[in-house]
Amino acid sequence: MNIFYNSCVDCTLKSGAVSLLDQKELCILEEGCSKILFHKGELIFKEGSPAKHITYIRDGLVKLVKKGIGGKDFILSISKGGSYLGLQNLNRDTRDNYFSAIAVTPTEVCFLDIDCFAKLLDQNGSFAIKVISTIFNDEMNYFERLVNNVQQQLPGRLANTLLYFCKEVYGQNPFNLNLTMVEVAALIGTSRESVSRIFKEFQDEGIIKSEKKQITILDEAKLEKIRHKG
Amino acid sequence: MNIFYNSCVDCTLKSGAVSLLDQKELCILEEGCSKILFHKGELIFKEGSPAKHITYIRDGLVKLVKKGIGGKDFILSISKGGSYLGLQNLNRDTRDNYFSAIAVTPTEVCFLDIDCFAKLLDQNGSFAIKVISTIFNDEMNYFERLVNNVQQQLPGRLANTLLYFCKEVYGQNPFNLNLTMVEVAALIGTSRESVSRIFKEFQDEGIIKSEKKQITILDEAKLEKIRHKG
DNA sequence: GTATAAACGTGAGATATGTTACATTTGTAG
DNA sequence: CTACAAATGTAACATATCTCACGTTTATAC
Repeated sequence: MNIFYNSCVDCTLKSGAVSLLDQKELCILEEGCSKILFHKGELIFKEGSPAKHITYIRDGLVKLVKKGIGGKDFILSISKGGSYLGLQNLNRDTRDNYFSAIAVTPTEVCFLDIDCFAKLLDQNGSFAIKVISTIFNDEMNYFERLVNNVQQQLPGRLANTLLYFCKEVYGQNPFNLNLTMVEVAALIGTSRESVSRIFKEFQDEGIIKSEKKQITILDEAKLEKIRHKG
Repeated sequence: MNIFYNSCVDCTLKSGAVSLLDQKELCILEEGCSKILFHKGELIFKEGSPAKHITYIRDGLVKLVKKGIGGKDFILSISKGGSYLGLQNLNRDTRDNYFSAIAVTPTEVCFLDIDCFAKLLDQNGSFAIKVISTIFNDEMNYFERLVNNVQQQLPGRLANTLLYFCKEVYGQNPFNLNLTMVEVAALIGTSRESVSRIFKEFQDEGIIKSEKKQITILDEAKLEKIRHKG
């Protein structure tokens, strides 16, 4: 884990919201900002621990994990560069992390002091609106997943997930899933064995090709069809 | 459906966020505010239609419904007085309602013009922070539901739902569910028949009593136990 | 009150998924 | 390279839930 002391003013990877801030406001942000590098598998923050920061993912993939019944993990989402984590903690009543964040690939994040961040929201309404917008982009994903996980069967959920990773996360066709079968299972709420079975089905039917962790979607139309009820 | 022209300044049912506004700001709000009464079953706004308002529930119960695959309804949540609906639409990219809102009981709402609302967020950062807080209270409910719906079996999900209504929604023990079996099914993602069966089981085991729509939780401990994996 | 539709209860059979168990492959540290 | 741990593939069986089917009850409209 490497720590850099950096300057928000000169930062070249500003989020859409932060780019609305002026020089003086960036200095406020900078006061409570530290940039840190995490290796694959490292814990960025842990569910239940007190939250003092908003976490901005500069680059990399992060899984957000919440413990369910019997301590069984559920992956709320896979977040990529440009996302804010822990905005929930702006709510003064709940200052504990609601989920854990774990690096799935090497990941660079900024920890932004929560009080500095709140100060900026208070001062700059346009900034606040932009932040609210990004919150809702995420929220809609949760809605989708809620509905899909409940209404779809496993093949549909897996098809969904594969298309999501291909289109939204990586934006390229042969792509590296970066997740183990156990993680995929925790993502769509099933068992490792079932994921394995359906993966095999998809391969047998020539819908996908999968060697090592490299996945190629061969028949996107068919995958879309399964997703819409197959 | 009755329309009243009212004054936000004199309103006696202000939300926590709105009570942070001063006289002048309330006048801005009032400009784009109309109070409307809906009967049970009436549609407040419809999924997919253009959104021009933030909806504030003054009083009553509202179900938020989203169409899933095959047009099958899923109830995202049951919202009660004091909630804002459609804050998603503050995001300028998505100005269509993401779900339908339907009155479950007689309901009184205020429609707040979205541009007026945005103007207030822009002007008053404390207001913005308060609004963000309420957003996340909701969001955490969605997280819970996402995890529970995926990891729990039907008895657990139903137990959850009953306890939620008893504690969070009505805050009293013999309570009126106000939902049909079909609606409960859409809420926990199953079929009407399955809900019916589990209801019966709960009654046979003396956990709940149910006459007409009136429900009494007789053995809360047992219900809690089922919820935590029964 | 009567008619009609909506909501509900319940059984039998079909099926998707969970569970258990074990063999095999892959990754990793030394 | 070796040894050990982690991840994976796969089969057989158990089970929760869905689906279909039909009869009954309850609400609603006229």
